[in-house]
Parts: sequence; C-alpha cells; structure tokens
Amino acid sequence: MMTRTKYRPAEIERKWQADWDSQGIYYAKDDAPNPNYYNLVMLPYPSGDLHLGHWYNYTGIDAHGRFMRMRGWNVSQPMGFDAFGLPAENAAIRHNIQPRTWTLENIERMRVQLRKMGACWDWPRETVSCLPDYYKWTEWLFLQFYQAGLAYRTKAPANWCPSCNTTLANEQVVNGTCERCHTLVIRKEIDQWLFRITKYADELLDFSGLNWPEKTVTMQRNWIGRSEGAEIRFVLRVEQEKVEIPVFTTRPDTIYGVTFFVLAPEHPLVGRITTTEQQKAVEGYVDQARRESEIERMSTEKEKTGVFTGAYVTNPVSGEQVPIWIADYVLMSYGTGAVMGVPAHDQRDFEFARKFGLPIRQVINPPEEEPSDPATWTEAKAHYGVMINSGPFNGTPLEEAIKAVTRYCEKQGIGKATVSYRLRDWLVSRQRYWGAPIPIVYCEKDGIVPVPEDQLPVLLPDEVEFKPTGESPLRYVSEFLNTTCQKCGGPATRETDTLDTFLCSSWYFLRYIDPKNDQEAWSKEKIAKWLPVDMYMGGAEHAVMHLLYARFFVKALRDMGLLNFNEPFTRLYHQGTVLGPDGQKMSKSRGNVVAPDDVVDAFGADAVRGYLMFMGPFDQGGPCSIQGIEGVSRFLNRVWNLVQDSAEAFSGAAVVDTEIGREIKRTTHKAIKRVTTEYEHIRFNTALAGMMELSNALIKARETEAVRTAEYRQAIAVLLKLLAPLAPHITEELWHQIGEHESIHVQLWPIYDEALTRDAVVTVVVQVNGKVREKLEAAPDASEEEVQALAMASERVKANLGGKAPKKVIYVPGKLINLVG
RNA sequence: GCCGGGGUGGCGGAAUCGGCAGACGCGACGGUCUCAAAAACCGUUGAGGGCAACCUCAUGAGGGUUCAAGUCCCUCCCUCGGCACCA
Repeated sequence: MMTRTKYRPAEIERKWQADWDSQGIYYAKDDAPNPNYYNLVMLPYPSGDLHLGHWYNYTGIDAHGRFMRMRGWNVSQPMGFDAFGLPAENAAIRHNIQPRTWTLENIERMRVQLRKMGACWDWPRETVSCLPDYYKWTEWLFLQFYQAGLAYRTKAPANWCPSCNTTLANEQVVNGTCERCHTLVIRKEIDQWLFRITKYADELLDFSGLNWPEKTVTMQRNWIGRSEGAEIRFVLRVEQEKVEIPVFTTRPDTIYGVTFFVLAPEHPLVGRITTTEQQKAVEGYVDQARRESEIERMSTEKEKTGVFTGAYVTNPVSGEQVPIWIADYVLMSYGTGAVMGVPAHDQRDFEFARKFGLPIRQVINPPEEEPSDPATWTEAKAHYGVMINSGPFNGTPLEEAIKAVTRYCEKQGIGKATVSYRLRDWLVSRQRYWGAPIPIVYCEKDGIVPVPEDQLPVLLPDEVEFKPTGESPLRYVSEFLNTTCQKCGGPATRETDTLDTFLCSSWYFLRYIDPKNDQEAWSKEKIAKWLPVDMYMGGAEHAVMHLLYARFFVKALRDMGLLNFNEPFTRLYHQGTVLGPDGQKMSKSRGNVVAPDDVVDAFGADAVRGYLMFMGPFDQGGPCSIQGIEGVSRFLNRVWNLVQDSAEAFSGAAVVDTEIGREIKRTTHKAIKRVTTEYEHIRFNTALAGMMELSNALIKARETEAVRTAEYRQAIAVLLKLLAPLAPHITEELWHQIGEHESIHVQLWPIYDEALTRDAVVTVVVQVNGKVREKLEAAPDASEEEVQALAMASERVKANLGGKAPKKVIYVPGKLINLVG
C-alpha cells in the first residue's frame, strides 16, 4: 500500500479557489453552446460579517448550481448587495461614520468571506444597490412607474414619535413606544409616494406555470385577500346636506339585520357627523386608537371597544335608521373604513352588540331549522340560509339571497357588486437619508415635476447630519434641496424622501444580466437569454412582501414594454433557519453564535458546507452542532483515505468481469439513482446519506480483491462526482490525484442504468392481521399465489393464524403480504 | 389575534402512493492498536419483558377511518416564520 498523505483542508481549499478564480470557470458567458440556467439566491444585506445562515443559504444554491452545471447547463450564479437601508443610518448615528463608508467596508469584508466558501459566484455580474450606477436605474424605474400612472402621492400614515419628532420603522417601535425615548408612538398622516400594486391584484393571484412551494402560494393568496361582495351606500343628513357613506360587505343578504353602523376612528367623516354632546368622548377615543397597532386592533381576543357618535344613518334598503359608532376593530385600510353592523351573523359585530346592548336581529335562517331568539345565542350564526325578517326579500333561498339584494341595490342606484382586496398599495417613501432619492421636484407653479431622465442620477450628497426633525436629513442639505423647475425655470425644491429598499431588490435580478450597461437599465436581448430566473432560493420570511413586489415589478414593466415575460421566478425554494447548538435562534445575547470563520478554520469549508447540508431537510433548518461538523469532517477523511488507498490500483491493470465487480456496479448505479433524485428535489441531507452508503460499501470492498476491478475504479470516480457539488475542493483535489487533468466541476454528471439498479431477490414482509410475523425472499415479480404459499409454509405464520386458512389476503407485489384471519 | 409551517430514539434526522418505524450521522457503551492518550478501525445501541425462540409497547395528546396510519379525518396542546417602515 502506498503511503497516504494527510487531508489538509486549508491547503487544498486555498489552492483550488485560486485556480478556479484564475481560470474564471464559474463566470457564465451569455452565448455558451449549452442552455442557460439562471441560479439565483436572494442577495444579502451587507450587515458586516457572513453568518452561518448565509453559509447555509449559499451552500444550498451553490450545490444546486454545481449539480445543474454538471448536468450540462450553462449556469450563472450571481451575487450582489442590497446595500441601502436603516442599519447603515443607525451605525452613522451611533459611531459617527458615513453610511456609505460603513456599507462599503462591510461589503468588502463579506466579499472576502464569500470567496472562502468555494462557491461558483459569477463575480463579473456583481451589483451593489447603493452605488450610483445602480440607483440611477432605480430612480429611472421610479419615473417609468410614475409615467405609467403606477406611482402617486397621497397622505398616508407613518409611525411618529412626538418627542423625537421623527418617523419610526415598525422595528423601532417597542410595545407601542419609541425605542429611544419610550414616548408613546402615534400614527401621523404625511404626504408620501405609493405604488399602485392593487391594480395587479387579480393577475398576482394567478400562479400557473410556477414551481413554487404550495405554502408560499397560499400565503400570497391570503395576503392579496380577494373577496367578492357589494358596496352599498348608507345615507345621512348633516346640516341639510346629504352625505353618503359606502360600506363593503360580503354579505349583502344580511342587510335587514343591520342594527348599528361603525366607522374606523380615523374615517374622514367622523369629525363632521359627531354631535356636540358626543364630541369629547369621540375625540378621546380617536386619540387612543391612534396609539394602537393594527395587530392589536385586529385581535379577536381583545374585548370590543367603541363610542357612539350621536349620529344616525339610514339603511338604504330597509329605510331603517341606525346609530353610528366608531370602533377600533374597523380599519381604514380595508374596504371603505365603514362597516354595517349585523350582530346576528358576524361574530365581531355580535360581540360589539353584546358589549353595548345593541339589538340583535336574525335575518338569515339555515334550511330545516327554526329561527330562535338571538338573546339565547352564545355566538353569531355566520352561515348562509334563507332570508327572513327581510321585508320583500322574505323566503329568498340561500343560493339567491346575495345576488337578489345586490341586484336590487344596483337597480335602485344605491350600490353595486364589487370586489375588495386585503392587499394595499405599496408605500415607497421613507423619511431617511440612506436610500435611492426619489427623482421628483416640487415647483410652486408647476407642482410635481419629474426629474428629466438625462439628469439622472439624482445623487445622494455625502455631507449630511442626522437630526431628529421628523424629516429626511436631505431636507437640511440646501445644495440638494434647492433646484430649478425644469418646466418654468423658477425655484423649486427636491423631494427629500428616499425609496424603500424593497424597490432596489425588486429588479436586481434584471441588472445582474447586464450590470455595466450605462445606456439603459438592461438590454432586452440579454434579458431574453436568461430570464425568467430558473431557480430562486431565499428565506420563507420573504414569502409575501419581497416576492410579491418583484412579481408586480415584472408585470408592470411588461405592460410598459420593457420586458416580455410574466413572472420573475419560475422555481422557488425556501431554505430553513440555522439555530444555535441549543436549538435557539443564534444571538450574541444568548451566547450561542457559531461563527463560520472559526469552524472553517478548524474543519475546512468542505466539512462546514457538507454538514450544513446534512443537518436536516434544507427547507427546515435546525440546530447546528459542532460534533455534527466533526462527523462530516470524518466522512471526508474516510473518502480521502479511500481514494488515496485506491490510487495505486488506478495505475495498474484492471481485473474485468468478476462477480464482485458486478456487485459493486449494482451498488454504484443504485447510489447514482438515489443521489440524483435527491439532488433534483433539493434534498441534500439524504443525498449525502446515499453517498455515505456508497462510500461505506467501497470501504468494505477495499479489503478484498475488488480494488483491482474496473468497476471499483468507476465507483470511486462516481463517488467523487456525486460529492463534488457539496464538497468542491476535496473532490477536485482527489480527482486530480487519480490522474485526471480537467476540473471535476466541468465533468458531466454520472448516469445510471435502471436495469442495474434492480435486485434479483426482494424481501417480502408477511403480516398476520397487520402485524409483521415473517420475512421471506422472493422474486420481485412473484405472484400472489406463490408468495402466499411461501408464507403459509412458515411455522410462525401458521401459529399466528391459529392453524386456519386466512379469510382475506392483501398482496402488494414485491413488498408485503397481509393475511387476515 | 389572523395567515402559513413544524412536532418521530439520548441528539440531528430517514421513511415515493397509506404497506418492515428509526436509513445516514452524532453521542454512549464494549473491543483492537498503544507504555499511555488521541486519532483510526471493529462491534452493540428505541423502551419494557423473557434463559431463549420470541412477545408487548412506541412517531406531541385524545378520538376516528382502514386488512394496514408517522402518513388520511376530527378535537386539543406546544413551537417556529410573516403581519405591510428590519431586510
């Protein structure tokens, strides 16, 4: 036996990373002979250091990309940085450092760490969203949306700390108070820009042709929240003037059950309709509601609250007058901000009526049930049924009820069938410095004036001060703020809010394809070669917002003629979360953080990559254990020794056509089949288990004359190829050690012969009354009669059947026979 | 609260379609090698009972469907992600 060299991960990893870099083998050409495969991972926020979660995510995309590459695809796997956002500004305030400096330093550090993974990053395509050559086009896109009528300015609420005089992100609100000064936070209406995503609500509900996790599709559907119903206008007189208040309802059939009416506390009509006697109570309640979060308000657990306004409104269908209340369970952001109170048939209205002693009237009765006294009810009856106590509509059957009332409203001109969505327009204004400027100028004469495209980008000034004024720091940079109007040439001021970073990340996957283009955001020809994205990986926390915004962007840009496909991401996969060894979320305060640099230094990148993928199902994540990394490290060592011990055999003459060789061949083909299937389904843990089984079999065979068979050599080569996507360095090194000269990462994936994966004899389980009593060997295609005869020959089976013949026999060919006595 | 996941040995997990529960790995125990230790290698390892052949129990809890349930249905408990300004 030849003397082994020792497996030294650090050495070979450095060596091969340099080799791959110098050859640029992972930099995808646009016009390769093989088909393009866009392998995308959600780009990171440059927080400073790569943590284990990044490693987890990126190893997954990299293993998938390498697998697809070996299967013959021209894979591009780009990387970039989503570099605008709040943390840079916090760092600026805390450490007196320019956000740009802080961000770019972090990016540089992360680039170095990313290279240590040995992943096939397509670096020439890198983009950084906070650099002018990127945000120029973010601004340009804003203008396209504006010109298409998809961007508009209106009053919208923001979290406001009255003491710091500043708007706050939700994250900065702790238990309803400001994280810095603990003052109660209120919601304040300010002028802001929004994107009209609701225009695409219906198209966004269509997921056909997408290979996405079912749960993500469900979450997006629920988020959009389409419901069909009717808008009905209730009427009242205020100082002789007729005022109409529309309500949205999914149950127009319950209109005769309306016994009260509720407005959201922030409803614009509240001030106008409130009577003098009720004014104090109403104002107090509105104040209180402004301090509550929507999550608190929507809680069905919380006891209902509300205040009577003193006003009454007329039910346009029944003509009845009912009192108008305000209550926090009605949200201004859904429907029309007004609700018709039908306590008999809506649980929230029921609770409200019980709390305030309002009447409850049953108007819907399920078929074959007698109406009952609502006073005896413990909850609302929300089901459908026949209309009762409903004047001319009495007796309308449940199938007709909703349609009948809606039709009546339409005929009378008091309402119409309509569709309501939970989805709201996308608020893109941020009162912050570190974001892409909104390319808009305000002129006293001409109003809102977009910055001409040839003047883009509107550059962020470097010199800013972070003062708690409630406005973007940009407002105090006069060289930035003051400009001239492009229409009239008169003095004008710039928009000082910046864009939500979700906007930057809604199109980066387009820029990757053409990152250096200074003439246009992207070339349509290049986009056609790569888009839509074939695989998109990222956390499930983005299931709704980011993924919905990106879909909206693509659809809107398609309608502007800038793209010609419908969906950005054909296949989507969510990786899970890596937890600390204690099963808790990793955090400095818990002291359970595993730093990738430390474990990579100790075990090498390949062992860390392998362990992360072996830990459990990739979409589940789980606790990280150092001992687990050791385990995979041991496996890699065994593979190293196995190949080194076999290197000698590779140089000698092969023994051909032996029984032992055929057995190895069968094992090898079974392994290829299993591992390939697992890779296809992104099940890296079981893929690796399959490789371990193959390697265990080869280690056993090493002790026999099998080492000199051609099949054994092939098995070794196969094992290295199967392992290459997970452990790229060690496999590259060993590949060269067995005498190959090309990179293993440009080899083709091994293929298996189905016939060779089948066993000659299978184990059939014999059950008696559903319990396993015997196992026997049979041909895979043995008939029921044969297997039953074999089973009945067993003493155990006979004893368990009590010597009698079975009453019933269930046979699953090649697997199981169940004899029921 | 609402929406969406998840719960299997001492631990991470495996188990195409409802068909042998516990693959693979970690840990533990025993052994080989060694002056010794580490490493490496070999073996055992769900729980309970039995001298043994074997038997019984067991996939968060309780109920149900089925020849057969980790897998399907109902009720409940725990836990994780999202909830529109963290990204």
